[in-house]
Amino acid sequence: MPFLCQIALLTPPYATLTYGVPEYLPSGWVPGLRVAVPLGRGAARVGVIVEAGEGEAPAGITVRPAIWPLERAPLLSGEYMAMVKDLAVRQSVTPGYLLSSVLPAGLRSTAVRLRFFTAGRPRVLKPRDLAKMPGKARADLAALWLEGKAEALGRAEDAAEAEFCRVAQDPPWPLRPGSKRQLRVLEYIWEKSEVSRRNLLKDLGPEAADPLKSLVDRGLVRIARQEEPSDLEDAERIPEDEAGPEADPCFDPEAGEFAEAVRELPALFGPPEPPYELSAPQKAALEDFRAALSGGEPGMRLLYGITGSGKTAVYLELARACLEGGRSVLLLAPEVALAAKLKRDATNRLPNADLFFFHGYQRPGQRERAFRELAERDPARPCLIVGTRSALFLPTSNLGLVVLDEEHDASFKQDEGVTYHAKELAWFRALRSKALLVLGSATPDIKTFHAARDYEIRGESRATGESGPSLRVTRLPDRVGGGTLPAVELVDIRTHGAADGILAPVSLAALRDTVARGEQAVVLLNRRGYSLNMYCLECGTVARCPHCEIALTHHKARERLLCHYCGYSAPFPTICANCRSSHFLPMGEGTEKLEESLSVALPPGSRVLRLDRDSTRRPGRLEEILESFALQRAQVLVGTQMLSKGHHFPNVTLSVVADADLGLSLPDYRAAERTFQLLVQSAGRAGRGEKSGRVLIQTRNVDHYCWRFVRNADYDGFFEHELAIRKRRRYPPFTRLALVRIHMTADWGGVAGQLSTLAEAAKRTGRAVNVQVLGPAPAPIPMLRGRRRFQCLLKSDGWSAIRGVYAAMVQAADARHVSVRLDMDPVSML
DNA sequence: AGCACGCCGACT
DNA sequence: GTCGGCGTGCTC
Repeated sequence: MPFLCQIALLTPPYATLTYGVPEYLPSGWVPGLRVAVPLGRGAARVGVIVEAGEGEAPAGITVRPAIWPLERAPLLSGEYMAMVKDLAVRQSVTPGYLLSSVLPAGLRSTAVRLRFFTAGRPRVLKPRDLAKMPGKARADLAALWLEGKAEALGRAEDAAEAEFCRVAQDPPWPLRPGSKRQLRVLEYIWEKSEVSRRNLLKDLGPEAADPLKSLVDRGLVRIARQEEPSDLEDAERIPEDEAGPEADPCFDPEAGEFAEAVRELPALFGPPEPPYELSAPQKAALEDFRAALSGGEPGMRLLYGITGSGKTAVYLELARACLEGGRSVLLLAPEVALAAKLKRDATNRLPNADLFFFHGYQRPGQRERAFRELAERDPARPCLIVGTRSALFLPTSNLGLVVLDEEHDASFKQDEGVTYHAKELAWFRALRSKALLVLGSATPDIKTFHAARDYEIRGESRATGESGPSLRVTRLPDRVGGGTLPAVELVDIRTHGAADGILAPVSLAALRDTVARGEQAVVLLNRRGYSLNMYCLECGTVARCPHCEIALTHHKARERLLCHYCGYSAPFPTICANCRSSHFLPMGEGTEKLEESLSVALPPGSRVLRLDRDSTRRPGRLEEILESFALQRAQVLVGTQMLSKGHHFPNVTLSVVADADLGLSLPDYRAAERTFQLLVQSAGRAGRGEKSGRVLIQTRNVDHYCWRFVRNADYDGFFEHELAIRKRRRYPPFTRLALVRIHMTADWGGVAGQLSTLAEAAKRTGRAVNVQVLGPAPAPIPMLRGRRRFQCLLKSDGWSAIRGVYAAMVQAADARHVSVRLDMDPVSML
């Protein structure tokens, strides 16, 4: 029998195909090796070996030999490949598709070269040329490769690809009204936050080169080299050239103040000065986890500690124990800003650890370097990896501990492309390397807590395995430093009209009082921008996104209307698409407007800062705003939910939630859970110092059960109540729930027919395998980026039945016009 | 993704 | 008559 390899292609068609080992190279290839393979008549593709050994070719297929390996030793370990295969089956995707969305771009690029060190100057060859060479010449090159006189080169980078553009100051930008092209370039970069010059030129065309150049000359755009650390890499460092007021005229008019702020930073963001002492509950938790760590069996723990109870200190001391035991640690936060904070804490407490920082917003070169370094690293040298969910796919060997901080956070779910939940993946990895998984939260996910409580109730007799992991809860009941929980009050805004502004008189009065007392307040409003809808005064039409049919939000500083879903933007003032009138009535308030109106409503001399995606787009801006507020240079901080997480401001005594109902009205069975979590987190912002705090919740839904529990920060009570509802309505954790997302090209004629075909297929298979099928129905966002969106809800006792129904739908779909995707346990139903 | 095959409009 | 438009389908 011949020696054959199953190779997963990392580019379309993402299939796993059978290849032989070329006769000029020794066989015995192993899984995890990247190779260049021929496909059709075209250029060579890159694939990863998933299976290798003696075998027969699939019937009717003439097996072609692969062309060349791209590494001397497999990049990915057997353990890693086992994880990929397993996960691919669970997510109903091919291993190639999974890998393509998980590997850094450079490792899946088709543009690879092989360099051979011959007698003269080195020869650089494309895989395709190698494949076409006469056998003799190839055999000679193979000999060179085997002697180590050859190497595979990644995609050659040119200057444009290694240069990254960022906007250097917030809008409005000082451009002449005629500078259309410059504005276009600025808007483009602003929307993307950071983009390589190559991609910019690709998307905007070569004619964007000149405007870009003048923007750079005028200092509005800054270009950094790929290898320079990005600001998130090194979040605490503030470049000197940004300290001057001219770099940022709208931020701080007084020169010199900034330098002072920089000097004060360590005290604000550093850890408590060592020697620090853990509290008794912290010590107890640590001891319990340490025992589990050295038990040599995979395990899972839930660290359930109220805000401010010192969970991070426990993670870091546990990480220390794990590293000292010779095993690596993965420390994950739901989003980059929190991960950066975790990284700072880790650097301070564990200064000697080999630390890797990894997240999805890094430049491709940096991601690739970290990936490669970890893949080639000696397993005997443990390291500490801090990052976001994508770090779970790093090829770390010898993992001893995985920590998910704020485990309830929705950002741990990836819901585009390959959908996965970091928690499940983390457990997967822990299981395979017999590691300990620690989940931490002040408001655990209902599902997590249910699993944990289930375990407590049934006792420890049950073994881990098929029926799911066992999970034990450890509680941290007290706030470190003894701050008291704030008083929570509801503000009824049912009688409050749209014209009155977003804050009720009670809330405004409370804000004024707080500021007058010299204390600080935060205001949470989960809508960014200035005005949410622009109504045409002539015909009443709302300005909408042409690709999504979503109402456009007015962003005043940018003088634009923006689609918050796809990023489409249009200049404002504009003319009505319906009646050509140019008079619009703004309706609804976002953070930008609230910031503006508060600056007027508060006592003179008070300052308001804003924290949302728009105000933090520039590098280092998030830190600047937080520092400025921590230094009490502003009295009120207005922001979206970004602001509810993890920050510590001792002087904040008032927290106002401007529209608490917003989350409750979402078409999602988890709406109440989300709202509860968000509000408890926000309440945690007030009264963390010595002064007592107050929380005002503005709502039109005064009787909602959620508030009763928020008021007393009663997680356990909320949990029982919510669980009863879930049980009655048959929602998770009492059933498995999946969402099939169906997207079709908007102008296609077969939409209706296709929908009934899909519905028929789903219902027929659903009946056979006992899966309840709801829909398909239009998605809550029925149109996005020019595609019609429908969805189908599947409920069942088991995932495999759900996969079966999904497979039937994929079969029935007309692949040319329709994409069908499976999202198991969706976090966002939009 | 590439790349070829295939079947209809404006050119030598 | 041919060149070439890009719709459709396949790649071990």
